[in-house]
Amino acid sequence: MSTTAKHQQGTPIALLDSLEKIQQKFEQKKARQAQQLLEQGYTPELVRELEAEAKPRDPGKKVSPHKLGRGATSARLIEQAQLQLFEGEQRGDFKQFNIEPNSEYPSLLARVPVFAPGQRSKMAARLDKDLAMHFETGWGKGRKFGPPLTIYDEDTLLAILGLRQRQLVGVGSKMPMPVMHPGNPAEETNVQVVFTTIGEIQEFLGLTKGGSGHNRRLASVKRLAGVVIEFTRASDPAMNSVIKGGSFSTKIIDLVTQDLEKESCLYIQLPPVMVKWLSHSYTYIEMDVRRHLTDHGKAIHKFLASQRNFNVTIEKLKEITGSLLPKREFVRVTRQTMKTLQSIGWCEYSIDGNGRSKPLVLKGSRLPRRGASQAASRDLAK
DNA sequence: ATGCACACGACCTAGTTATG
DNA sequence: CATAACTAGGTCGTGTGCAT
Repeated sequence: MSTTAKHQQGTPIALLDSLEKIQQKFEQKKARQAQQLLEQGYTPELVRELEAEAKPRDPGKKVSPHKLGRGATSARLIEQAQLQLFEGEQRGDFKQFNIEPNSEYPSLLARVPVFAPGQRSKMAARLDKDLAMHFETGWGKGRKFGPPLTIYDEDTLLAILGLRQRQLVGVGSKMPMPVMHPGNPAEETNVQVVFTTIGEIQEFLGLTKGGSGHNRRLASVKRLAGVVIEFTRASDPAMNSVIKGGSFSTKIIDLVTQDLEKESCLYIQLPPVMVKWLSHSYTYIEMDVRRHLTDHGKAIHKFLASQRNFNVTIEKLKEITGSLLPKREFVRVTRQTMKTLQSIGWCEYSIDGNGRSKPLVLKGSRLPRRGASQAASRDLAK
């Protein structure tokens, strides 16, 4: 983006062409998004509101010359990476256009315990003989390879998703991080890219940039990049065209950045399957709501957010969230979470049953978003 | 040389989870 | 159920590359 502005005076027509393309894709994507939201039960009014909120990030901020301090390192690296993209585009490796992230999160990931609440060290107990974590819920079945992931890592992912900037379209092998089209290697594919810094991720999550949080967050990004998810079953219409022989696997993010210790700039690429999910099969996770919750709360909220009305046994909810708590404790945190969610106007609910003859069942429905955001901002204000 | 703006380690606290 | 053990996340001070 910044590169666009910078190169506009005195530069190739091709660039101006691509700007036009960017604009067109913008509008298409917007329309599609609006449609999705309507289908998910948002009112037209709220859809407009969400659109208004989804402003592109301020492009000039990072690289305006007079603001360069020590952060110049990051800013410069980001600029370089962006320049590379333009060169790639000029060479015809791929086409690119800007995107407006809007808190989308893959629905399938919200319904499967890939990110679990609790301590990472306790999660090794779940590994099978291939050192993979098996999962199975009503929505999907498969395994996760790589380091255990917690809700903390999910926050990292949400921030990365919220900060993504561009979509690249082209042959997989020519992308900054070469990928394979999940169905047909010869076909054009889509990836999305993010240039960011650890500080920016922290800021997105409402945290300060200082402290040991910095190192932990970087470690978290690395973990995300080290994970591969394999699905052997997935009830997800968006994946029908991709799944061959019933199974597929994907990384969550690719880390293009080489020298993480020396350079604080992260250059991240989202693989084709993620892009597919994010544009065709996503759940809207409001960070304002999420910020009020504990880790278990976040896990529960993410699942409930993927459904308009919910009706699920506490037992199933525990499986879906991947909680390691004893059932008794899980019930307690669920009650606590639901109380919070209701108090900020996100949903109404009831928990029926006695846990013995009749299982505990959580029922309820999301409330219109307006209430939630108002309550949330009210809470934040005080 | 100086100050800016960020990077990052040391240390502290509050809140969460594990344990006896 | 009480309490120990952890963890997230904060503050503060120092380090450092860059623009001025």
